[in-house]
Amino acid sequence: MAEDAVVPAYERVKAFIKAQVNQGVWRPGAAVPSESALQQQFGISRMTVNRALRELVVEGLVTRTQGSGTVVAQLHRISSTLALRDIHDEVLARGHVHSTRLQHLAAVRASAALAEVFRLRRGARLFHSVLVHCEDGLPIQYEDRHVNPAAAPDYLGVDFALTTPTRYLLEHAPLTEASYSIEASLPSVQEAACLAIAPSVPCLVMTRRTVSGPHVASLARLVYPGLRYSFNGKFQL
Amino acid sequence: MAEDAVVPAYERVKAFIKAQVNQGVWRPGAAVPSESALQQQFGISRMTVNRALRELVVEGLVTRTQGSGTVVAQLHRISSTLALRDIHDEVLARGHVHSTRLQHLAAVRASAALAEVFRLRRGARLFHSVLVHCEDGLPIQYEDRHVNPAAAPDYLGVDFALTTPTRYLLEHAPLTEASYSIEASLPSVQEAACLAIAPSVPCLVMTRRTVSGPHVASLARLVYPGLRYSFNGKFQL
DNA sequence: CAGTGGTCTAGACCACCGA
DNA sequence: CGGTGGTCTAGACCACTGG
Repeated sequence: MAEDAVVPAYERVKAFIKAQVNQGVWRPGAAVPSESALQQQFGISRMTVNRALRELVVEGLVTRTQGSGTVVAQLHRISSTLALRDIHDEVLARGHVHSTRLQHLAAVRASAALAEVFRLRRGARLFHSVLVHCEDGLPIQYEDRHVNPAAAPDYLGVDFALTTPTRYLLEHAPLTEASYSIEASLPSVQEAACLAIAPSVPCLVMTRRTVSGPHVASLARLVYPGLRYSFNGKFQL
Repeated sequence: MAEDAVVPAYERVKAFIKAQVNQGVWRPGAAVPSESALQQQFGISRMTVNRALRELVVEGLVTRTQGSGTVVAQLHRISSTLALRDIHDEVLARGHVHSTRLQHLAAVRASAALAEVFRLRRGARLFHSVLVHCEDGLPIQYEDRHVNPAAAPDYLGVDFALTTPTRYLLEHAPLTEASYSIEASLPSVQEAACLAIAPSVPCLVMTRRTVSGPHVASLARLVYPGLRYSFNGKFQL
């Protein structure tokens, strides 16, 4: 099982520590040997040990305190990353074909609610797009999006047969912050029609707000038919 | 040559690169200066530059290819962590009162489907619990859970007025891996009744499988009324 | 081939912690 | 005080990429 020859030294140190923790030899709160101890044990330099331990901190396996030492972390903090991903890439990654139907694309005036989200005045100019994304021809996402012209002035001229709003915005309005909310709800009549589902079919609705530099760049309402789509993730040590 | 120790050199390099990206000077796909270039620019050693760039890879801001170079990452830059969190803590964190109703707690025999999930034989002994979690008296989660006796042999004796299954398992079966799936669907008749909602109300359903060491520890089906609960998150650089 | 990142060393000085 | 981690250096050899 050991191809040690090609495994970097810092990986060997990490593997050793992970094994002790996973096998319960070192329990949460237990002290991990000091850098100098590991340095001697493995016969490598301290910098290499240091790198291994720093990476384990990032992975959440240990915590370190200057002057005190390294201890095994309380393992209650398993988490997974939910990436902001372009649905085009997502569908391709599953080996399927992605296609888009553009339903609507125009400039609009901001309602009071939209103005507040975008931190603009009521009646300010916004772009509005509505698309339906299909995977192998089957609708999987209804995308209703408002865009701040200050972040993407040429949005109305984009050919959404060639790119997606998500991709275009990622490329033209460098993302600095985003927040989302995922709920379950019933689709509107129009959403149901576009997704080719009955209005009684529950849907996942993600509302996502993105910020680019000084501007609130975009507010999107993404509706997924509950039976055709799910968010999946994995946590791992 | 010791620097002004206030800000470590590698942090200065990271801040510089982040600034270029955030201000749009370097667009996604653009090349980042090589390690030796940055080494000269900052007057520091290559190892220090290397550390800065490696940390930026972990943060998802850049990607590196040996022999080719470092480029600003395309899309995956922003991601958020979806933590595996105890609902008791979650409700308390919102400043509300958490309470639990135990509906069912017993040993059962594994069906074929359950046996496969737990990597056990059909008919193997499992524990089964059903609880309803309330926030300020209002049901917000229906928790239907199967537990592997090998991971938590005393599960049937736990007083779920004092702790939650999630917390008990985190404390007694150190987590090594977990995977989840979030879908939208309608509740079963029993779930709707326990949650005090109509069977036509869409719900978020999270299915979560946890692994502890050699055992699949638990499989949980968590049903949230769509109108009373949402998953929220934030991405930030 | 020249340039890039991937890894590693054997030192060093410092700030911090606990006894 | 001695031991710990936090940081940094000035080299080094290697594997890989691209032209």
